[in-house]
Amino acid sequence: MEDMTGTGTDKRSYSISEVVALTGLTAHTLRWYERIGLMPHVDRSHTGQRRFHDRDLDWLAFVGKLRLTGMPVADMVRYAELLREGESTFEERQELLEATRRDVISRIAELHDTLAVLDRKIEFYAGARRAPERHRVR
Amino acid sequence: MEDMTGTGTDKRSYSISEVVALTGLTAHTLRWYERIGLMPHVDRSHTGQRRFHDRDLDWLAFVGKLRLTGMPVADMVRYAELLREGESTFEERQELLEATRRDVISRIAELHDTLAVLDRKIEFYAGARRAPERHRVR
DNA sequence: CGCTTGCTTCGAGTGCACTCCAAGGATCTA
DNA sequence: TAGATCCTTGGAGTGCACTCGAAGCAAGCG
Repeated sequence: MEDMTGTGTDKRSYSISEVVALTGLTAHTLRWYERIGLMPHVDRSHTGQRRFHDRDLDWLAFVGKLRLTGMPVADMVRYAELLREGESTFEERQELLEATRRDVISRIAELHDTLAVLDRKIEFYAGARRAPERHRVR
Repeated sequence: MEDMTGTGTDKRSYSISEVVALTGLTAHTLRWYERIGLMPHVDRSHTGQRRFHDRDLDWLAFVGKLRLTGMPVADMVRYAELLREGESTFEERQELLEATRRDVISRIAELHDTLAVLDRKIEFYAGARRAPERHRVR
């Protein structure tokens, strides 16, 4: 079932600059993510250089999604910690994801609301320009 | 010549503390909004105290919506400026709102995407806990 | 009358998420 | 082998949007 290892493109490893190219993040940000514990674990070469793998790219993609929801980095770090702690944290992880899910749903609702407001105003301007007489709006 | 596109509740004016209570913003923030030009105009009493009206509350509610979309304050200030400049800016205002509308729509799409990812992971955890055998995920 | 609220200026502090720098070391390329 | 390029670290700096504080005075209310 759900596994998300190897979706076709797998490569032994990626240097930090390759990951920069692939994700759009900066090398600084990638190192910072690791420093604050936002990366579950990053391999190193025998000379100490970071060797990212596909699972790291998957994780980074997931983090990118979470970032879009406005989730604070600290919460993502918490999730990464749970991951490092192993299977005993399945329940807590699931709860965290479900709470996030609820947040996302309410953000979507807020945005739909905003969209309605925007549409009303846009319609006002469109109308005012079709018939430039009296109008008042803010 | 009553202006106030009255939607029922109109009151002559509101003190800053009343607006604090009504909007949830702080007095500091309200004064700061005015200072940076984010309020189209705020009346003053003969003694110089701020007198907010319903149109100000409407504006503040609109700003609140825009804030939810992640629009930078500078852009909202721009819109407020256009408002102060009068009818000649109708076209530009409409464009600005339409650009914002497009942003909101793409943010909604991103969030739907994120929701799908979240749902897949939540389903994984639910499944893993129903049948606690092999599993692997990030 | 005295307390609360409000006004001003304006500068400093906060929290977040990066973003960049300096110093020095390793690796790749012609 | 030289030089360019990329890597490491810790720490400092940036930008945004507030958020607060202080000083000192005016106004409102009960």
